[in-house]
Amino acid sequence: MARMNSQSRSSQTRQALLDAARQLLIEQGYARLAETRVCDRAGVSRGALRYHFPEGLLDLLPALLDELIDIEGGKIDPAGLFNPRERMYLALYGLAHAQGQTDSLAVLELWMAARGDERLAERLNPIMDSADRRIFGFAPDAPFEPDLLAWRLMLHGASLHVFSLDYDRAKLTAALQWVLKQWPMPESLQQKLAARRAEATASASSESTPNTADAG
Amino acid sequence: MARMNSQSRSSQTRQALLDAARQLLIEQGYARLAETRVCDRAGVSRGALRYHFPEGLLDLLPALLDELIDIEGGKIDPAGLFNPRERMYLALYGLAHAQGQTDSLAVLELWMAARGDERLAERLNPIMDSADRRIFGFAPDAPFEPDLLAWRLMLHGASLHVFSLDYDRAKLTAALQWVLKQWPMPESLQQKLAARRAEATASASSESTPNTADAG
DNA sequence: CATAAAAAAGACATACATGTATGTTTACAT
DNA sequence: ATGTAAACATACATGTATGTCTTTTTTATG
Repeated sequence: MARMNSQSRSSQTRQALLDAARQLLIEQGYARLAETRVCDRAGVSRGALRYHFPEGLLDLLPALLDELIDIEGGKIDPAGLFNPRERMYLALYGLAHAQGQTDSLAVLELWMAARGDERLAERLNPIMDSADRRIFGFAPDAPFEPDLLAWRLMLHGASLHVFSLDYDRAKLTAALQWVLKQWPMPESLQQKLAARRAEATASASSESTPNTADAG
Repeated sequence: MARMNSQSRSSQTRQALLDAARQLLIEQGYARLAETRVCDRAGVSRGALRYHFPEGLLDLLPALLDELIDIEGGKIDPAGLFNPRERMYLALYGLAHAQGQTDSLAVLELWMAARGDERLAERLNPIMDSADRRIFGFAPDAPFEPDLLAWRLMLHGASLHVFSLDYDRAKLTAALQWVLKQWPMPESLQQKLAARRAEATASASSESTPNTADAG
């Protein structure tokens, strides 16, 4: 391995461990997740894992969940421009058209793992609780709105379906487009996107546009 | 334990093992499912488990999945009166109003378990493949219909949500009612239910009506 | 009642994951 | 260059789950 200073090398192995855990969680599920396997995949020893995460998976998995939530939030609305209802629509639209939303399965695995392990639940649940706020921008005290929950259910069902035996990308897209047709885009989102489009055509060389800006 | 003939006693322990596995699967997840735990819960020895299921969980879990699918199908349409689209509606309606659809989580656990264990997958996947036909009456060669997949996604999402940290029965019902309002009941189902209601009032003491007959 | 088969229980070895301690290398300051 | 601490590797003991075999109990049959 190339020479490098201690800090970047350290954070690199830490990240390799997190990546390995994420991959294994998606490929094989929590039941087969073990420190030894994570280390093998990451190409480091258990000593390294225990150095970065003293209590093993009990320390690693919360860190992973935290990272996954950040990633999910960043995919939907990296610039933080949209409100929860708009983000819901964008997420479902993204699922219909973008490739591989595999990370959501890792989150599901962690959620199910927590049900069987109290100590793990103590550490994961607080992070889980923050997910809705961090991914969709829900305020903690926001009033309940049935349609938002319905969207969330559809989103979860669709995320799950990606891993089903009879998964067919085209069919999922068709089903989600049917849904999107039934449940029209929030008006506020139409306006925001129209404004962005106008802005984009005005200055044709805009630097950064959200990856979902072409929705609709 | 009371004296009884060999057959019923045997099938009783077998069933006790299946029940224990199902409970543990729902309560703690596949990761913590072990022969010893199943035996403890069932109140029998590992010898008994291995007598009924020679290869342990590898034999037990397919039998359990088979049972779960039968149960799910029986809940939705015990008499086999409805077509797939109608059953979808009834299932979602049932989820909105009935209590505890916990078995679907057990199926999910098995599905995720199969991803990490090839030998288990070999045995579970063929049964999984039969689920849509046995639960919803889908013909194997039925043409793809986007709205049916959409319903299925919603159903899965809602089933999953029952176990989320912030689960609130009233809120789920409200969300599903919003959905049902957006996606109206199939006409054929309206007619069938109207017919059954007329029949029921004609002979007030009808013996057996499907538990979903009051939908709508 | 005797006997055989079925049903259930128990015992032991093996494999694997984790907890934990200790050894080794690398980077950095002096 | 040399000591020091961070970063990483290795080794061993323990707990737990499984595979497999043997023994005991229960049930059925003559």
